[in-house]
Amino acid sequence: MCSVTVGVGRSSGGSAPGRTRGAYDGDVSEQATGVTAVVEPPLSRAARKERTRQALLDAGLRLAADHTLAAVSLRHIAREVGIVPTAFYRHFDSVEQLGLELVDASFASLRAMIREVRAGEPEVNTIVRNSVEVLVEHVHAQRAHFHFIARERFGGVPAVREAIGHQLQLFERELATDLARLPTMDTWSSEDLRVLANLIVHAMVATVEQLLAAPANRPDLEQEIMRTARRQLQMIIVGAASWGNPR
Amino acid sequence: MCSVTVGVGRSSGGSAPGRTRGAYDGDVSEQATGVTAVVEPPLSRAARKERTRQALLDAGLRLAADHTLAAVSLRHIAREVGIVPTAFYRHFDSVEQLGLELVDASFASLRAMIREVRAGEPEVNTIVRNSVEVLVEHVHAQRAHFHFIARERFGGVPAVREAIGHQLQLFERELATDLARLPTMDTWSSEDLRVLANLIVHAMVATVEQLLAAPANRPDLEQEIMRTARRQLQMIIVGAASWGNPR
DNA sequence: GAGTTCAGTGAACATCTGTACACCCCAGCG
DNA sequence: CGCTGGGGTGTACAGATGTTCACTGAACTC
Repeated sequence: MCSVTVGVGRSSGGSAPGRTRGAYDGDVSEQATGVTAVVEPPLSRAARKERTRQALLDAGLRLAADHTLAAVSLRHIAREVGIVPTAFYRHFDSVEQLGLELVDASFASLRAMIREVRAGEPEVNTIVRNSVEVLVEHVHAQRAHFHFIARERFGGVPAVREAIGHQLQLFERELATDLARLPTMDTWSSEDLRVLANLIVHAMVATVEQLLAAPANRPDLEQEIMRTARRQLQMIIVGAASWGNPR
Repeated sequence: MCSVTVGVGRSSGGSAPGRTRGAYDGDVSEQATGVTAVVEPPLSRAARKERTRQALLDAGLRLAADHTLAAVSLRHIAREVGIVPTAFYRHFDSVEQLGLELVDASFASLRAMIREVRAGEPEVNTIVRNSVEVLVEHVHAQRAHFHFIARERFGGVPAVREAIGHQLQLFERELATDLARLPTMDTWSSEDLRVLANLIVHAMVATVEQLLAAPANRPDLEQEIMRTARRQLQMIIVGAASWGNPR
């Protein structure tokens, strides 16, 4: 009987929590098969806990991509990470709570994105070009996060749904104040700014959803989606400008 | 032991399949409690089958509203309808197949809607006003269907997801040919028409989603959403027109 | 170096799931 | 009239699920 075995995460994160006894493979206990011991750097207890916690979040994100969070079981996540189901409770009260944390993480990467756009020069055509480019770039880099938000936005877990809705609303408001700073719109009513921001946000959401739906091995499709998104933004902005401010 | 008992659907549809023996209440068999026999009109076998089938579809739609279709079990649906789980297979191979049928049903009501809009006169302001009004009206009348589409559009059942995506694409194409018939757009390239139709469809989808998210007892919120939707449509159309046709 | 903390284990539970199987009984057919 | 097709029933099973409980042993604290 080996004394130290190391659970290995199924994929990407590769983060495996420290294991001390046997391997867990379902309720039926089995002897741990002989496992090549991997030497790990001695980590502090807190660090190891954080590592497992992250592994759980990663696993949740990965599994939610396949089945919807509502259909992902606590046991499934635990199995994926390589810990016993009951150990899950050391980190989260429920899958739902884990989901809420995923919402936060996902929107954090989104905020990073908007900051990047905001940093550019305030010329309309550049903004359009930049925005779409940055968006696509971030969808690539944070595909899982965007995917999670898109799916759970109307998914089966009410608390998660509401959290996402709230974040999107914040987003919309921020965009509205950004728009107010543009030269052509400084005289607009806040109402009109809100309406415009709402339209833009939803057009971008739709673009993200189309990007996510496009198979990864079709760069032509992606180019097409980008072109469409640019034109739509142009239509919206040009329209808003020439329509002026009728109230 | 009573000879004829009648299962009663839990809610709306009220459609109950004919029952001949005992009541089913889980795997543990129980004697059917004395039930007041409800006199039913003698239906043909085919009619009774259709009735049960409809009851299953209704139950599926209702349950999917609470939990996402992927999280709804065959047993749950059967229980809701008042039949034994195994009887489900007499009507559908799986919950997924039932879901695909729900997609068809939902889009049928959507098509009815678009037909109504198309019937109106082709004047821009009237179109905008009409479209939004008809949309809201139909969301009220077919709330469950719209809800189903919104949720399952990115839900956990791949086949259902794809079916919905396909239907939306058809929609977009139809809208594009409609737009081509408008006086201001008869010279547009089909590419631009497609882009514009895409934008409009997604704006409307977003509107529906906002309507569905709004609590039913807040008519003021609904009015606000309608106003926003109208303005957005105006912005889009005005923008498209004044932007002209740069390619 | 002794004592405490706590992330992880493993067994047990009640309950739920999809599906196979044999049966039953009535409408609808000849 | 009797036969039969098929919507319905019950039973059964193997597997999955959330949660409880008592436990262990290495990392921390003093």
